[in-house]
Amino acid sequence: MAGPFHMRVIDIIRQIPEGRVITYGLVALHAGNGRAARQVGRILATCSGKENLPWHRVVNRAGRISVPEAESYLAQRNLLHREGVAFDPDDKIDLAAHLWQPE
DNA sequence: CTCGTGACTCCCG
DNA sequence: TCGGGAGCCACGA
Repeated sequence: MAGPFHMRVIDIIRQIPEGRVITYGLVALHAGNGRAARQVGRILATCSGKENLPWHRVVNRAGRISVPEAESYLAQRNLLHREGVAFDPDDKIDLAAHLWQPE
């Protein structure tokens, strides 16, 4: 059910603190393959419901939500907003203020 | 083994 | 600032 990359991605996402976010590319980088950003999204698309994962704390490099499905998109924005993550008028997050990275 | 599939990024114009 | 095109690659079928 899960390769090593897959496990590390899950592991990293699980550590994202409340009110903070990380990008797909950085998750991929810390998981061992900086060029596998797309796979991170693909993994979440498959496993977001499981594991109690804070999947909503993962956004794209532009500081925007990448979820295609409208319902999930709004859910993600709500969850983040509830945690204190601010969105500008264009639904963009200030990464400089909220970005988190593993130690 | 090969192939299709992207919740991505980077690079240009 | 924005959109299209190309590169990338883990994973499942």
